[in-house]
Amino acid sequence: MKKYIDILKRTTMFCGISQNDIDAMTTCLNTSFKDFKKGEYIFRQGEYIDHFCVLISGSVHIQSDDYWGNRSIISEVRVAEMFGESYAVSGSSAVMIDAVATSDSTVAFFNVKKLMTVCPHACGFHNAVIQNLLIALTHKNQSLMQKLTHISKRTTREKLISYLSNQAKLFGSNSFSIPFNRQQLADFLSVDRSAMSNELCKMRDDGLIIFDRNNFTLL
Amino acid sequence: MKKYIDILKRTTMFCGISQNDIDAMTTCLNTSFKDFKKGEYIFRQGEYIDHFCVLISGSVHIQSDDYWGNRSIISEVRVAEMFGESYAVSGSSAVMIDAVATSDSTVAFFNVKKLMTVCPHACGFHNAVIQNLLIALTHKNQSLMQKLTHISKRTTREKLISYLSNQAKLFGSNSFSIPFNRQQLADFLSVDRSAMSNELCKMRDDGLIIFDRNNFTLL
DNA sequence: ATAAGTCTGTTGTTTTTACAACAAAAGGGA
DNA sequence: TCCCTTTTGTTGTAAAAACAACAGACTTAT
Repeated sequence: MKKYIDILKRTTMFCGISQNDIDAMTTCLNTSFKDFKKGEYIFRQGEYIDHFCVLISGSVHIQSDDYWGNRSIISEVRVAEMFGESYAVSGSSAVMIDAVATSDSTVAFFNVKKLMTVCPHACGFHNAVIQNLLIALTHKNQSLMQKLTHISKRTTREKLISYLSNQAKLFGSNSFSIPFNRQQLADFLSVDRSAMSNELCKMRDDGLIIFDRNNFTLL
Repeated sequence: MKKYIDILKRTTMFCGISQNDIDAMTTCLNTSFKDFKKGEYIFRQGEYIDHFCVLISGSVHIQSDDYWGNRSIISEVRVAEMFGESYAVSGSSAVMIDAVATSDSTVAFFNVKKLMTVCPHACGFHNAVIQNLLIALTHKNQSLMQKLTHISKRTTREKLISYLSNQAKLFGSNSFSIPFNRQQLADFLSVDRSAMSNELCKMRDDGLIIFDRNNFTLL
């Protein structure tokens, strides 16, 4: 538990909460920690969950495979970020996406009902955490909308420009690395990998970008 | 004010709040109401807002026009639904979408700072509303993800099937009407209108659906 | 070090979409 | 009612993407 505190302190949901209160919270919310090997699922489409998750280490993809096996990567979860909360809070609806570890990972699980109901120990920080959760959710909403603006673009080149320039902005530099390989980037932008690879090279030939593996520079 | 109470009672954010408390809330949160003509903007990309909005009557589209004038309709707001809250809560970031009235509408504005800070009158319902807001946001998140699954589909036909079958599910019947005309549906699904219109007719010829204007039936 | 597996780039073909232009149908005032 | 505007359907062409197949580079494990 102790070794996870440093990560939890960095999360939006525990922003402004003292280390002691975070400690109290983890017992109050029945917090558990679990390790996942690369490729293992944290939860799957169709399941019902009543805990929300925070990524302690590793990396996780939120994705969805359709009937024909086409994969769509909805978002990439980074360390200290939360996931699964939408389904945990409204616990009555089945999860419609998969959460899969893309590298060996550790995940913290928090009981959302215990958070939302009045604490018998009258923990004063419940409300603070709920407010933080609210803020975290608005950020999530914004990044979902951001993603929508990327894949709403009509051509692969426009999608790439939209995504890459957004990454540059987030990274604060025109040189940055992305958390996807080519197949994953294609699944994220909802395009064909080889066509996208082809388009990336054309953009390089046109003098728009340079890249090497996951490292990109916008020119 | 009185005439709006019936709508406010139906919103997720005031779910379980008594009418008297809603009354108190509207004064406590500096609530204002404003009318918009069809085509008028409630807010625009680039603005900063510190109030979140609830649609009292009419209809509103959340949309984004890019540099080249391509319109993307992100979502359709219905009466009693909330919008703009993501930007109001994290008030420091500029709005990156437009909210436009698609018919004559009335909108309620709530001051989000007053909601989030401790009320000098110690309104007991602040926390209840914040919890409701949390739930509303998770629903919103889910519908954004739902929309992502639609437009992640590769072909226009798949996008239409994904959207229409979801509408049928929401409506609880294989006959339903949609809140978009053809151009709006195309902007929502990020495809070309004429190509989509063409595909709809092919689907009808293939015996998948029948339709008349906005009324659809899945076969 | 080597072999097996993965990732990336490349090419040609087929399918699909975007675009443009127009006709028909529906709706809204004067 | 008639005219004007908006909406929807239709068609042909050009552009783009999906798909399939493969070669070379890079990783990883033994």
